[in-house]
Amino acid sequence: MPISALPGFRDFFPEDCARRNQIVSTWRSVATRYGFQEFDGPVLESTDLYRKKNDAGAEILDQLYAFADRGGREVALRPEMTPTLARMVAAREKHYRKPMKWFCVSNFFRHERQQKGRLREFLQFNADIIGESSPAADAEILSLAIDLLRAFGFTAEHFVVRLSDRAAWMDFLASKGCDHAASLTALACADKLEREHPDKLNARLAPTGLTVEDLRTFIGQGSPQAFAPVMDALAARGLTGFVQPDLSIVRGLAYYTGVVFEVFDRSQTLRALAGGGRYDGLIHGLSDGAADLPAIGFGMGDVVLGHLIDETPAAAQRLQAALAPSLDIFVVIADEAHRPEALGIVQTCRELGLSTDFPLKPVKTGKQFQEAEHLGAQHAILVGQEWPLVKLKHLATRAEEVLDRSALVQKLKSCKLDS
RNA sequence: GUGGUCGUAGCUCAAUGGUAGAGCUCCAGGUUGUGGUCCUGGCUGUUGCGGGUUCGAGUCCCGUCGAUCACCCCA
Repeated sequence: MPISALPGFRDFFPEDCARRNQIVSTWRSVATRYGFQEFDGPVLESTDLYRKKNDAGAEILDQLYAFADRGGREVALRPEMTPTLARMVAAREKHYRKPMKWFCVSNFFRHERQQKGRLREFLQFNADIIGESSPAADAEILSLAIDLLRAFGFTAEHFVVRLSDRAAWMDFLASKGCDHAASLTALACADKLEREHPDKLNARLAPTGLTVEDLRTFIGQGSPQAFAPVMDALAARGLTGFVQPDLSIVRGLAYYTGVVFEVFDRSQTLRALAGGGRYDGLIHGLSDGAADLPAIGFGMGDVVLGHLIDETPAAAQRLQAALAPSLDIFVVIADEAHRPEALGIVQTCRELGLSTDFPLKPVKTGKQFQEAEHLGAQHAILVGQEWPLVKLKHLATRAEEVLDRSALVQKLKSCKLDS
């Protein structure tokens, strides 16, 4: 039996790699446009880094690729970026002016049963603003998430940001007399309102003194006062149409302290495209108090995004256009006697920064032109018996001109061949 | 971890329990130094793997591995 890739892990053949690179470069260019700086950390971390964060909920540890290395050290493949980010920030935050706007594009690993939109190894874009607690930072993060998706060709018809606020929830729950533990239980139930039977949820809610009806009433009030500053900032950017206040979003994690949000496709057929929120106490907790900075961030994975691109013609076409094969020059060797000179031309083209290809073995001229077409070449340079003259042909118009070597080089240099 | 569905050529898929096929891709040709189309020819299968029923299994049964969808969960 031949060995194939492990379940949930992917091979990236050239066409897959091109697609992935295009997604990554779109992420990078938008984040850079927003003034974010890229960082990265190690793929392998001490297992303790994840234990520390999750003393409350231990399921995460079950999904860790964790093992002992050769020295007996407990290590794990990173399942997310936030602990690494917190570690790095705590180690050197005094070096950086605030707010720190950092992003990364990294691969992550989770040992889960794979299904649509969820693999065991995936790529995720993460962006965080550290050291700024104002709603302006919340709006900046939300805008980035929106513009990231717009850069792929999506519009308000295709996706929506559902915006909620943990602080509003905690205030509400406190007003109902819930202590911290009861609040977490209530939030967990709120997260499942759409999926589980009310009876079952009411049973879970019993210790909190609340009912499903109480939660629904709170959610039903719509947009609380707390959203106003963020919504105003989004309105000033013209992005209101992408955001919908929705208190039913609570997110599973315990550490969120303020704004939380998830991005969904409008047709609601996929799982969340992106999600995140404010976590003002996490860096303090993870660093044992070495640093204490407010932060807000989110992640966007490549898997669900890829599904939505495939299902959205406008985005699929845009991606496809970016992936069309392209080559500046194909050097046609019409006379094998001049192969050495042709190689010289190839080298010159490449040194000028032009993507250039040529046949590695003798091939009939017709086949060479066919090959040039398949490779998406813009121009062909034909080297043959008339050497030292060569022909430069623009393949789209079939226009040819005869040039000597210096005229050719001049032409390649000056106009970059944009005929 | 639980349940449903599905595994046939590199890819997409056919084949009533009775001799395993097509399209695409790929490769080679279509006489002189010029094109995506077109024409001709060619390669590829222990039908995921292992058992069983049967005169005979791609087809039916069991197991196993994998894929997929849902549940669980989603940092």
